[in-house]
Amino acid sequence: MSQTLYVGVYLDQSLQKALDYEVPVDLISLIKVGVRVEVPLRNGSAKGTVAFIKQEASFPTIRPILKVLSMESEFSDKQWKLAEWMSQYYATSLQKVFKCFIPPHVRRGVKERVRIFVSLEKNHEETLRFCSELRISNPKQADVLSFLLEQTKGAFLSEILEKGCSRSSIDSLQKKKWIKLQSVTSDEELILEEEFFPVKPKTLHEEQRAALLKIEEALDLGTFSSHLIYGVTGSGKTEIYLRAIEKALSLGKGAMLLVPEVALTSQTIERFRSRFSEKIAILHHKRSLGERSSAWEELKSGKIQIVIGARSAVFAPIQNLGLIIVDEEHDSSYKQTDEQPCYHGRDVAVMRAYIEKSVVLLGSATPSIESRYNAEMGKYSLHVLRKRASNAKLPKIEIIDMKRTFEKQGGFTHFSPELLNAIKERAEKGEQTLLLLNRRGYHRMQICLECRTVAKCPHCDLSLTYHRQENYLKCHLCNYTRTVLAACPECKVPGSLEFKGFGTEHVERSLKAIFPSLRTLRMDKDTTSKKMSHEELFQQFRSHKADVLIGTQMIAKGFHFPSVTLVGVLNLDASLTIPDFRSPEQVFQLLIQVAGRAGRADLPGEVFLQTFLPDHPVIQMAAKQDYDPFYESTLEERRLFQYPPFCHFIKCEFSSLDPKIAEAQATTLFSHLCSQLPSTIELFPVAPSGHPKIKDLYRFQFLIKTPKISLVTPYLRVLNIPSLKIDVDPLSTFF
DNA sequence: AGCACGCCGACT
DNA sequence: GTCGGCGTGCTC
Repeated sequence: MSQTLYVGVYLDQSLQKALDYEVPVDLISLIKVGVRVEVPLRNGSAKGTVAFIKQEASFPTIRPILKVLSMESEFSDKQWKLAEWMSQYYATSLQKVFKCFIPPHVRRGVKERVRIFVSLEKNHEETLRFCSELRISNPKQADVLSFLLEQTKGAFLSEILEKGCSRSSIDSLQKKKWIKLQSVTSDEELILEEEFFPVKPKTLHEEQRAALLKIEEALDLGTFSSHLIYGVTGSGKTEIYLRAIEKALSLGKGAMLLVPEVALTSQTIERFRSRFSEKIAILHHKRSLGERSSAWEELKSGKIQIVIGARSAVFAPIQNLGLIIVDEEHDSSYKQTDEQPCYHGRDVAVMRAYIEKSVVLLGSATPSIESRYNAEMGKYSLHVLRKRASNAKLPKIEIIDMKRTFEKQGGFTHFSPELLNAIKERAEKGEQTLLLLNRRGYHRMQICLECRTVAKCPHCDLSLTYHRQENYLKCHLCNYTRTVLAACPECKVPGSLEFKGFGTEHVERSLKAIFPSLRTLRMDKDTTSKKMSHEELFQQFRSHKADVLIGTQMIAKGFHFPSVTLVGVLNLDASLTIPDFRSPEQVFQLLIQVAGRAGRADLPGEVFLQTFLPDHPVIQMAAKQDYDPFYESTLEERRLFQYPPFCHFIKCEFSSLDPKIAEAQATTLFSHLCSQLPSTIELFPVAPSGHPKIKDLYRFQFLIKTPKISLVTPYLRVLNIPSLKIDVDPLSTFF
């Protein structure tokens, strides 16, 4: 006697609740938790994932499942446990958490590895004409067209995306019928597309050997253990990762390497690929759905045992997972901030390792305060690498007091005489320089000197940045652009307008004015999304096509430049004044990271740290490049104020087109929680977010401070408010 | 998320 | 009297 079975299904569309369906008798054998199904919904159908199997339905009118779409479950029991943990911890419905585990190619049912071929729809001449029209109105689409015009037949989608073009501009060109996309199935091996030269393991120094030994022992045990490797730049953390992966593979286990988004370059990938004869799955958003699908399938079947990817790769269906490595564990790109679940890839990695009984390895030259504290509390084993592998010395960091430079020069200048001399010297010697400035564009704002009116974005609460090359004002939050103001719109006094504040574009121009023969490259969001990709820019600089690379913080991550011997930090003072308990930590990490780019093996490096706050403790400690005192003092401060890691923050952010609604909604939840939550939990009052308005949405937020996340999340998880974003352990309590 | 339903203003 | 705007609420 078989009883009727029912299933709870999470639909792909944004429906927070699971809907119940009946399982027809002939489909019973196919039904498992995690299986993909097609179900009736109103007068149509929808796709979803089975989350529960039950004997009874909790709804009066039940309809049957239409189809079972996958033979196998999309996730293991262990992944299901991880999903449940995420749902609890990040106060997010399981439906939204499922989105992480069921990636787009699975939801859309992309099976084969198809490459998409893009070609022009209309003739060359006509397209060329249209392209020059587009150049002004839609420069990104024009980029796509000019790239295609250079090709004889067309190009693969992945090639165009690698040129730094976005998928959306390609989509709109297709809609306007200027280009066509065709799916091409190919048997070409994509995962191992290039020849590789196996590289022999390097010999380990004492500290590396000690750390590796402990990690290998842990892998042998086959139980959960967590390790933090604190190793100064160039101390050979990567070699330990490689050895640990080798060890995991030799035990027949899979290994996962997570890296920050910007570090996912061919240089990183090659380094790993060249060491292993095994196939490696590489997961990131620039690969096509088909490419990701085949990597995903091969991981599921156990054919591929190694995966490298950014944040979302932590959900990869790797079999018999033995090792998870989180490189640069302090990196902010591990935190999802734009949509719920606002998870931290590193924390999910640790929880996944715990559930899967595997070893997790966190590595950093500047561990996050949380991780370092966890090590101190014995939660993670700590391995310290203080020596640089090749015996290279750490670069010398010199603080330059810009107040004095200001007095001497009788005004503002980007470059202190010391830095200018050093740049010139390096260029003459054929060595290279990095210049860091955390602001892109030419001028930060256009302001009226009469009435102090600032040119602002009509959609965001932010001043518009002047970009000289394009000669327009641009909003750095929503990319709105407009022409430069001719007269003040308020007081209309003629000639009252002036530009203030400087960005990377201005620095590049000034430097060229001083040294006309100096070759410069600029790297920021503007240059990487337009002319070249990250990688191309990096490669150009590496192959010595320029003497100086000027950029925002993205120049500090991901790449090694053998002939960089000088780093100039132009001005990071503004970052220190952000009213957030984490800003000293972030500035310290960035300074150490960028300093680490200077000098390798045989060439000693030098860093000039220009600042108007030469006595600021963060600047002082960064200059000494000593992590331990920084950690000790920061931890003390956090203890004093009872900030993380001594508590957890949860940020509740409301957004609405109407500021009154956003504020009212925030206040309503705030007072509701005030009356409900136990008194050990502190609530910070409702206030506008650090960016009070973005893309016409007004944002209000409040913070919850709690000793334990689980004390609060039960109250938050039951809420279903579309305008509310809950960010557990937010990286910024201000923005 | 979609999609239907419904309530209100503009126009044939 | 009808068309269409989008605010609200439901989908097993």
